[in-house]
Amino acid sequence: MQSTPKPLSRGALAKRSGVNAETIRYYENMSLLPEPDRSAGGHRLYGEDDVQRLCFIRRCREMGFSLEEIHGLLSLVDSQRVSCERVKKIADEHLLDIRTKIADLKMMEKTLRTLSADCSGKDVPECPIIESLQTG
Amino acid sequence: MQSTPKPLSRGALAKRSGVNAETIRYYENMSLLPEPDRSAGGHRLYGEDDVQRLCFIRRCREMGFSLEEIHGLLSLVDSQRVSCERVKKIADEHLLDIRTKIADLKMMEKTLRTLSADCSGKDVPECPIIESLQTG
DNA sequence: GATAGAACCTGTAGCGGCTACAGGATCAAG
DNA sequence: CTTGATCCTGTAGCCGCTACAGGTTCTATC
Repeated sequence: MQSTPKPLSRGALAKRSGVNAETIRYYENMSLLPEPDRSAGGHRLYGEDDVQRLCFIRRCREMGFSLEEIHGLLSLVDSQRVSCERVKKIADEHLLDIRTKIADLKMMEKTLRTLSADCSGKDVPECPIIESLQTG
Repeated sequence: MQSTPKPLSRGALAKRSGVNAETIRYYENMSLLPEPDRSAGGHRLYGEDDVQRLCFIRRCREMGFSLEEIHGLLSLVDSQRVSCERVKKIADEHLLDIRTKIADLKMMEKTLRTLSADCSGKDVPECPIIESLQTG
């Protein structure tokens, strides 16, 4: 019961999934995508399941998951043993990462905002931003 | 009127500035640091001004400035024409970058938090996180 | 002054996550 | 059948380091 409606080229898959065509090849090398069938001339032929898989990857990337984390998630999916437990673990660890990054950036923002507020922005040779960064 | 108190080795400069010794060499290649004097045997010899410069770079990095941005700031410092105007411009542009990144991360955080809340985390084969990422 | 071992020297390769090129083959439309 | 778009492969580049190899120099101890 193979579903072979009309195979997609790499470019077509790129459009359907919203993932750059070069990136698709890269993901294949990184073992995130299975090796696809090929045409007689060697061109890659994809199906609907590839569209879904790439969309999954893209959305994970949009959430900031690393390729390694995505690899872990896909392994669970592929194994047919998707356990909420493990998925939630990966997701929650990543959530902590994100929150740490937000906290770091907020620190930077605050420091820089303060520095910038002290700076007149006029064409004068004494700049409190530079001085503050040089001292201490 | 050269000030030559006691030159620092690269390792000593690393400790003083809080910048990794290999990174110091890298910064030199990237033209953020001037080429230092050398000992008879070819070892780099640094002074106090190098400590200050490296601390400046480190603090800029801690604020998330790119090496290119730091290059721009250092050029202003080196030119003896530190204009508040230009410094503030670089700083404020970077501030916008940071705020954009924070906004992006907050979006991710919210989405992932919602997903994770929907997930029981139990050892069951149906996971709303996976399903949500696969659909749409 | 000899010697050990730490620190240094150079150039280069690797990380992640792509992106872009060169130089060629194949495909789809007209 | 021809054109030109797309595809193929492998490789190099981006950023900001970090780490290694294989060698030299410095410094501390005896």
